[in-house]
Amino acid sequence: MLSFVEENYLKAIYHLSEAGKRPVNTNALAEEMKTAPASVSDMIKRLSEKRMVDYQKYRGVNISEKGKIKALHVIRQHRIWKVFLVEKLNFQWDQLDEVAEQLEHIKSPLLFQRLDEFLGFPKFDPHGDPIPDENGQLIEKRKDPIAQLPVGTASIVVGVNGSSASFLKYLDKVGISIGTRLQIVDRMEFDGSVDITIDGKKTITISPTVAENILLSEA
Amino acid sequence: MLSFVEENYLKAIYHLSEAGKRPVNTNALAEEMKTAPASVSDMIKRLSEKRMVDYQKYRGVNISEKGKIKALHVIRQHRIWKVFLVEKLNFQWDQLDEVAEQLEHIKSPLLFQRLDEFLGFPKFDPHGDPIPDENGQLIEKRKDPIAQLPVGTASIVVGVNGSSASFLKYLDKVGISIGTRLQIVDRMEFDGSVDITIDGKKTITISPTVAENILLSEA
DNA sequence: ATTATTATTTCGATTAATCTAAATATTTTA
DNA sequence: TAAAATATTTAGATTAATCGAAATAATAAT
Repeated sequence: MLSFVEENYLKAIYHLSEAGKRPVNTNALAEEMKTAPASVSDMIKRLSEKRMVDYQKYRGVNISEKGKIKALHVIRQHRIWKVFLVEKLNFQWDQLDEVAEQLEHIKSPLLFQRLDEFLGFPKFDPHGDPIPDENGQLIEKRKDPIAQLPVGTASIVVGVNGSSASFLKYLDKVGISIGTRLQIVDRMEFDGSVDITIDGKKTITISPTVAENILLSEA
Repeated sequence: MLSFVEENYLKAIYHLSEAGKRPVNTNALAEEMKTAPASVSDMIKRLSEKRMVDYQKYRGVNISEKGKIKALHVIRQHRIWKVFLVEKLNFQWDQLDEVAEQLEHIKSPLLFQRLDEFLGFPKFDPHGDPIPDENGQLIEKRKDPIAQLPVGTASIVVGVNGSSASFLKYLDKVGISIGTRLQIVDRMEFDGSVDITIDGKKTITISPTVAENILLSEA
């Protein structure tokens, strides 16, 4: 059984290694964990003894298969709680992580099974990130431009194509950013302009070009 | 800020002292906490330095006002979670405590505010125990016999009058125990017999005597 | 290819929580 | 009330997690 702290290290290693693609170095991990490099060395040694990571002195650390499964477990629980906090308790985006980081470490398979069911087996969290299944399988987040989604779709902005300053400025002006919840309410046949409702509040019309460049997750 | 362990000690001291009425001795606390008496001595010293308890060597420990408020806070959170687990996630009675004992230590006033609201500001937990308010005020649980409650009442069994073996055997047979949820569906005028539904499943008729001796909480 | 810089690890200490065994205090009992 | 029994505390160790400072390895620069 891993401690809270060990679980947090694994999560950080998983993220910093981009799901295990590259080794993680001590200083980066120390910064992520807001701790001293000396502490990281100690902890890595411990995680290595538990076969959660592969480690060679001075060579950085790689997450093991076992460690990856554990990390994805914690990530699953983190994201399920986020769905709960937003959908049931009306939390704002910026209040989420502090609480979810505590809740993610609760040990009870039954709780997560039931919570998952209560929430209708969500596949994505409120930020559009995919929720790994019980076996640690991660469905890659599909990103679809608004232009290709049907009227009625309600989803989360997970990215944009391109990054011209003027486009980002426009998005900022109308109040769209990563994580914003949009609903597609209408599409004009003659030119492909789209009416969207932003965060359930105001409705605006966007041009076909804009609709091509805002990506929603299939939530 | 208190640690999980300190919070658990305070809760145990609160309970064993019957809400602060009598001092708690080291061995009792050690048994409750499933730990060695020596560990209890150490911890009490620490809690005493933090002014959470009043302590004189060999004289047992008394919870302080400050400690009582903290303990009631944890108890509040424990009971709110229990309501959630039963009402929203359909937990059974025996699965409750293990999970609630983890959840009760989450630090987030906002979470509990919202959760309380989400659950409709419950005043009692699924066992019929009262939920202290944010200030640690505890409404004493009122125990009313079925015979004195109106038809339509749905509540929790919190106790019984007397304890004759045959009565308890009868209760066991029909499936009633502390914590059972009952609904009063009808009352015969001519003799005061009562029809009750047990745990929302089966409906039985009980005699006026039985109705006089099963106590429900006013939930 | 040395030297300088940066990254990492080791060493020795600290704090919280725990334990066993030994010492000490309190209570009970004869 | 003195001895026996019980309860409690102290002393000394242990484990997890942490740190600063010193030592060592790896990398970059001249």
